[in-house]
Amino acid sequence: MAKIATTVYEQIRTSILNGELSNAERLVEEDLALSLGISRTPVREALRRLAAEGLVDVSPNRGARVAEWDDHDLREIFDLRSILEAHAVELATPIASASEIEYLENICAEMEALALTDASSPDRIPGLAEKNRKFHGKIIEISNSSRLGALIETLVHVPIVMQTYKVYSPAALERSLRHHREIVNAMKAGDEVWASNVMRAHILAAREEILGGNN
Amino acid sequence: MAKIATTVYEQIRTSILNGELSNAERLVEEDLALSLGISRTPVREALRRLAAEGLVDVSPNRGARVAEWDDHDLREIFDLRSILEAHAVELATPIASASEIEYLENICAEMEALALTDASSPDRIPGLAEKNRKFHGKIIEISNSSRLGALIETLVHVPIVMQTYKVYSPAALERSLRHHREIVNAMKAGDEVWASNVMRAHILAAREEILGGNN
DNA sequence: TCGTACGAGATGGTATACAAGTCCAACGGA
DNA sequence: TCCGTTGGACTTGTATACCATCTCGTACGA
Repeated sequence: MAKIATTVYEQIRTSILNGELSNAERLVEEDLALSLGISRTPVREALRRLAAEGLVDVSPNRGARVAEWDDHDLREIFDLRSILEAHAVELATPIASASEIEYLENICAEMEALALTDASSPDRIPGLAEKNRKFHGKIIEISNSSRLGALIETLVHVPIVMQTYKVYSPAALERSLRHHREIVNAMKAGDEVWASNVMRAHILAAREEILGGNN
Repeated sequence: MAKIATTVYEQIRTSILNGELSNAERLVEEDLALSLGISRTPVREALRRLAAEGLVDVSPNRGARVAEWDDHDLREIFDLRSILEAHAVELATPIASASEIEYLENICAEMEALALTDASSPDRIPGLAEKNRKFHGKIIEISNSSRLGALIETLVHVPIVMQTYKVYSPAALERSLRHHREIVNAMKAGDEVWASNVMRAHILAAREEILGGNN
């Protein structure tokens, strides 16, 4: 029922995001098509879409490779995310409903509970990452600006890749969870300036955590 | 030499931007291919690219149509542009070279000269629009953040369409040119806060001008 | 009048073929 | 030995043909 191109797109995308495809690995249309048992056409479409999102690089007549990112890229991305997500929460705050606030609070609670569990649990990090995505995604959804959502979407991909490698320090994790709580509190108070500034701090802190503070 | 798909992409894009394609007009792959004397393959690719940029809407099995925008869309777009371009000039200000500043000043002078010419001249409005694009583009270039440039790029398309219909009032035009001058002055002074706030005001003013101030 | 079935028109995908571009490696000359 | 050239393998970009499937309007039938 689903379009094959979309399925392929998602497959390749998660493969990249999971790190199953090594850095700068070539993505040959025919190979992919063969291994997926389909023709080149939908593969091409999927690759173009991924290229538009910046997950793969394509050069004319040379095909597609998994994109690479350096510290400068990451810095750019977190900078922009901090600005756009701060704007999102600024828009969201005055129009968030009580039930939406409650939803965010529930995520906070779940993340806090998960943070306390055994550090060696295999579900812990993915679970936290997933709930984190939900938290940020919900705020963007509340902001009710489809284009803002689309812009952030394109920026979020790359950091996800890193998330699988970098593990937050306990202190950073705690700070992150406190930020979430504070954001919700600010929204509850209807203070969009407060909310947006915490959000910006939240993401810039994450940037330094990921960049290792060494640049 | 150039890829046909790219050529087609640009053709359709400028057709949309020039308003040569009426609103919500259907874009049938085979018709386009036939009229351009090429096959469906590159047309498909071009349409997908345009869809990724938001210039056309595609729905599964129903094909592509020229995208439509309402006031809400425009409001969103100008909001985001005001934020992102303000950020761009904030980044650009501390690192702009003297020659880059001079380049911007030249554009200011050219626009001012052009604004004084006969209002009935056919080149006046397109000339101003073109130089305006150059001005904003140069600042983004100076900011040296490729992703920021890419994000703004995707937002700039739609307002261009409107530019061809809406004509600035003389007062608005004058304000716009003064803003440009003030932005350059702020950059020259190395004051990125000043610069970014003028930029934000500049774009929000344009928004109200285009939306007619009636919402 | 309402529902349904039908058919025209398009898209999504497959298969195949080929020109042109890229890359690499072997070859040959300085 | 080193470097430039050549040639071919490998891909991409495009064309073409074909068909299943989907959409949508319409005419038919209950």
